[in-house]
Amino acid sequence: MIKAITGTKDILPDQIARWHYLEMIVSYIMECFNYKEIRTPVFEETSLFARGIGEATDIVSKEMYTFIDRSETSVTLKPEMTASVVRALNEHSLDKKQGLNKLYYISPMFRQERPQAGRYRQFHQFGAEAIGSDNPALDAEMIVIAYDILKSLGLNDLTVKINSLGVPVSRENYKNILREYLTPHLKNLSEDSQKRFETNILRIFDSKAENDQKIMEDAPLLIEHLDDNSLENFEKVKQILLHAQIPFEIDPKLVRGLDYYTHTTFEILSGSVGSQSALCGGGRYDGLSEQLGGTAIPGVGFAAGIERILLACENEKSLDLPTESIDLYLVRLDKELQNAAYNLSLILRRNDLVVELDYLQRSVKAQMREANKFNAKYVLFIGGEEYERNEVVLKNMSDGEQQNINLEDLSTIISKIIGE
RNA sequence: GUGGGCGUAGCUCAGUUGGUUAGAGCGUCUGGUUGUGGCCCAGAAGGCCGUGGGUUCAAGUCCCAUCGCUCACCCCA
Repeated sequence: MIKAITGTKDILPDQIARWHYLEMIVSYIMECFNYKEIRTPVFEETSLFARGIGEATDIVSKEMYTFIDRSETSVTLKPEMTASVVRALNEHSLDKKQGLNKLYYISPMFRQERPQAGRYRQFHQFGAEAIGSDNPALDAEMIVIAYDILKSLGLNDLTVKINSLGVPVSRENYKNILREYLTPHLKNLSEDSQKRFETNILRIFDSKAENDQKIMEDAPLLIEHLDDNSLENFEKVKQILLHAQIPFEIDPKLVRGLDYYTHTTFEILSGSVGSQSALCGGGRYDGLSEQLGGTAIPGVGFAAGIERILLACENEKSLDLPTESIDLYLVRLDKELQNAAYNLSLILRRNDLVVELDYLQRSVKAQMREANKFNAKYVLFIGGEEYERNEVVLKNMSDGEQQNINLEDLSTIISKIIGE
């Protein structure tokens, strides 16, 4: 038997209500902030991600789903959304049509990593991008939106961490300072961090090795080497968050992995999902559009992992979804009435009732058991002497009361049930 | 790419120091008088014990390999 590819998951019917609910909350809150949905293809030319995310990052070097198609073009299943959105914006000159584009998305993403709790090869993210302004109010808005969505899903064990990466020049200067500090400690660092010293020195702050952490305690911090403008922006972001009553921590060691981030970066962590605790992350990416060969447009955005969020909801038992039910189950008393029963169900269904009936020619008892299993509000019996009199029997399943109804009056039961 | 844990019914799991026809709960199906659910009761179906090899008189149980799942590392949402 063929099974789903490693790291992919079927979302079965008993889970789908949770997904619908989350998607509903996301669109609702996004649209309150006047973000418009954008959908982009699941795959793009490989170079889009290679240039956008950064050639040296692990995502590009070993974690992308990349294929050569029949026209010898290298294509890649999108590992994240920002590069695609910026591409679409430039391609359709959305920035010429209005100064600021506020966009959101809910979409599958793909990364060829080893799966673990809250990490899959096909996973789903929602997120937002505000492109066309360097106003720090938008940096803060990203955090507000993300936080409000998570709160609306009933999550409580949340930590918001923010930091500023400043502008590329000051970051490069700072990297040199950090390099100077670390050089004498180099041989005491873990093997992984020695590699990071070459590839992505900032990430040594994230090292889980105890000794590395000790060394990094006294390391100079990026936030101490920001230019005045960056500090001022960061200050504004903090003020808005305070005003929005969003609890946050400044984490000078928070360094996002992707190359394109500038100024504000943030993460929202959950204490209830295991090792992969970041539910969402984002930040400002003022240089990205230009880096992709488009016009220079500042932007800010975030992305949130849906599987992780639903895992957190499950562990915190925070989603209180109503139990599902159907309006009416149509019970056939006589086997000969299959067609009549089906025709009747059709009328009811076309009048917006959620109706089920037996397709397996089962006994009345079995049909009733099924009606109960589906949580039917009403059962409609068709057959017997009532049917000969052109009547059907309607039973209220909560109090057991029954009444005969003439088929001519079917519209009254319909309105009665819908009217509840 | 690296390391740990685990693979027995649809699901969650028992299965003694290797020893007859592999079990339970839940779920499914059927019935418990003519045409009525939940609760209860009775019965039934459903297992190459992940796969392949080995040790043994004898393997679900021990050994090896392999595949899969899972958690963690790297990296990252």
